[in-house]
Amino acid sequence: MDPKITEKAWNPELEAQVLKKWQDSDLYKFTPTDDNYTIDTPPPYPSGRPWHIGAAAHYSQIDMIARTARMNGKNVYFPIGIDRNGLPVEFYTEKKHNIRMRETDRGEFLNLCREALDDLEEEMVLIMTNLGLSGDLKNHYRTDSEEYRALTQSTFITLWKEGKIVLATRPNNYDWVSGTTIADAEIAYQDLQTKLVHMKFQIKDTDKEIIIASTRPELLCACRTVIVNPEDERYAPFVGSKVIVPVTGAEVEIKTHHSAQQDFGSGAVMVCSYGDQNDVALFREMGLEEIVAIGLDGRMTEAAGEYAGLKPKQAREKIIEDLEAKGFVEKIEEINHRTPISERSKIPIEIIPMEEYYLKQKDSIEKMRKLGSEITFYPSMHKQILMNWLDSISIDWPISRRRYYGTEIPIWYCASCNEPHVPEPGKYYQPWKEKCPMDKCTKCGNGEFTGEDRTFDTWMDSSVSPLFVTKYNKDPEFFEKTYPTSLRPQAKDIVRTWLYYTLLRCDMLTGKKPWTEAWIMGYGLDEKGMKMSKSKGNAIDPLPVIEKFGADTFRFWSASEINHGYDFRCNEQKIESTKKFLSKLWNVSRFLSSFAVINEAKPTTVDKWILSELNNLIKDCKKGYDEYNFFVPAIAIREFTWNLFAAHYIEMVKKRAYGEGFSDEERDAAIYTLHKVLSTVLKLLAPITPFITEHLWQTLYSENSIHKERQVEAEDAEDQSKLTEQVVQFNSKVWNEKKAKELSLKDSIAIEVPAELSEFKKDLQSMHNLE
RNA sequence: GGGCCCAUAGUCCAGGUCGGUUAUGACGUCGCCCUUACACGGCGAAGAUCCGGGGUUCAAAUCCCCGUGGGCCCA
Repeated sequence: MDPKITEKAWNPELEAQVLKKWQDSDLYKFTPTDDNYTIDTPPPYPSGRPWHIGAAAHYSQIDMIARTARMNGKNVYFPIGIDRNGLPVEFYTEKKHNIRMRETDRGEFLNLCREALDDLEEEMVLIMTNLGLSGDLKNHYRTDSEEYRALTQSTFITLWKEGKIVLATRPNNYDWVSGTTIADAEIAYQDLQTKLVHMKFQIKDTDKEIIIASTRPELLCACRTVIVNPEDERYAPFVGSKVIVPVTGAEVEIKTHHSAQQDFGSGAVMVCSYGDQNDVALFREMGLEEIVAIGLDGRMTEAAGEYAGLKPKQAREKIIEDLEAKGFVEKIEEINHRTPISERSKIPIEIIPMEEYYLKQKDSIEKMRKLGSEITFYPSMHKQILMNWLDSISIDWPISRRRYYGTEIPIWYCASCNEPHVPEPGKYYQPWKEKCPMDKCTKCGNGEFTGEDRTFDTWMDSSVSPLFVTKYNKDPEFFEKTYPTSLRPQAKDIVRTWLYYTLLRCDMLTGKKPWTEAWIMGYGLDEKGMKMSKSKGNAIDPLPVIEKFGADTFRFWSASEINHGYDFRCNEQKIESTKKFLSKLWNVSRFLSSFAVINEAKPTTVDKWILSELNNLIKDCKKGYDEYNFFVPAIAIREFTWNLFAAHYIEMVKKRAYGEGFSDEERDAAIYTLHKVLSTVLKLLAPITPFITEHLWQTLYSENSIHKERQVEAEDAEDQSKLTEQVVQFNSKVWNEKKAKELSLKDSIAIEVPAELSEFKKDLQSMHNLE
């Protein structure tokens, strides 16, 4: 029989044909039933080209989860969304058009952002399509759609009415470059070189001085107290005395506090509003009155006297000069200081008292801990990230942002008495340009309103993704069937943001946790193990890689190289070499395609041996698939297919399959076994490499899609793996001896088959042409 | 200062829970070989003081302790 497959190698161009077939047949259409498996897919953010290759790997693996679940008989709902709210697109647009957001008409600026997002989104959807994602790409949602933003706003209105939203003036992390408040979760730390200035503070009514070291001398004008450690004997006599602040001449009291470290600087610390988080805590604890030294423009305020109008860094330089000139400086050290910076704009943040909206979260921490403990994490070690975060939350969640491209906070203020009014939930509101839907102020009866012009933190949108995809407040029947969802897949760097905020918000709104499982993936690093980023220039564009080698190659690489939960390195050469395995699988299939499929036969001892190894493979794969760890099946399948099935079994039974020197019954047993093994391997591999397995399956075994098949189950068979080593060793011995004697592999040789392999003798003789 | 994770050939990775052969496999390198599926192949070779030190043990890559280096998080 002529082989059904003639091409000599797997050609990734075939993927396009397979893809078209899937699209035409609506293969992955979802209709909710009473038992569904819903994936709360992360909506990726199109922040600029290229899309991260690690992200492409991430989404490939999420697709493997969906396919694994389908083959386990689950009714899988795999929505796809694009996250489009937030700062990065604003920066991208400013740069692209060389404009400043605050100097551009708001409506016009939003349009430019939208256009940029459309372009970037298109490429992203193309990549996801070409990767073979089996999600609902045709109906992908956008977090900046009216529908989505209306949901975010309505959930806000609900929480507002329940009193969970508070307006408060609090010291806030402020990023003056972006002009916005940022949450603790958006702060990064960087070691920056800075001057530690040791200043002399005179103790009032004495000629004694105490030395205070600070990296922020420009905040002297906001100094309210000086603290020393209560156990620090050096300062014990001075506690309660007043000191005179250099330059300003203000008098402040020396107090004790345990947070003063005796071995840092001189052991005495000045407390100013606000140098760092500890200052914030001390002002609150000691009930000190704050002095606002830095304004929203990132410059020193009037309180700074002659330094007003300068940026903190300039003011620092100037005040150091003045301090030196007046003899207040004892010494200056250059130190590396761990500085809090804005994750987005990379500049040091300032802590400034501002009026912002907060979502109360501190009361919910215990509940979150409980819900967190009920969720199964894959891998389990990453649950710790959530728990650590819960331990360190110290303030409520600031949710208002002074930006443009985000969901508007739906509030109008009475123009007369300033009373805030929220509209009825259900619609999308833009208070900065729309008339207030209320006629009169509920408090004073006035009819004029001013719209709120701030937007939400983008996590306010992202944190309701499980509600959006399950049609919360929109289709009660659908919601009932699909919420809570089954699994949240995501990267480990946003556990404390996306995962935590989703848990918090969904519990507040529905009283149920949004999912029962969380699957956490590591970061994609470059070849040297550095985090990839556009600014470092080490980012790899996934699109050309996928075009060149094919999606299955990329997917198999991602499965076989990434041990689940750990960071992984991306190396194009490794991706390329992965393709060889697919060619191996292709050629095994090509060989088998010249034999008609036989559904029943009586396997020989040799056949039973490989079938028992196949059974072990099924068990190993199941272990990996059960934990959504594709590294395990990928490695096991490659090892089995290449180094056992192809290298030993196929070689052993080749003559038998051709019927040369064997009975028809023996021949049929070989052909039956060959097809049994290959068809099983294809199914085991289908979630990882959906294209090649589909093509081979349909060419060899069925008109139907392999992706409609159920995954194979292990049988209760005798384990014969102890024979494996002997087979491998014997074959190796023969090959070596032929080589040593400079014989061709076809030539005959006299080697005794060991007694343990007596039942393999006939196949081994025909394989090696043994005398 | 605290927490989590990691360290095995030029590179990536397995083994580690349960200590016991010659430490797994892949990529790359080198040599030989066209063999009725595959040269995108086959066979073979070289390449590892399993980060360092100490301990437990008849026996440690594996368990324990102390370091060192890296990544991430928090204060």
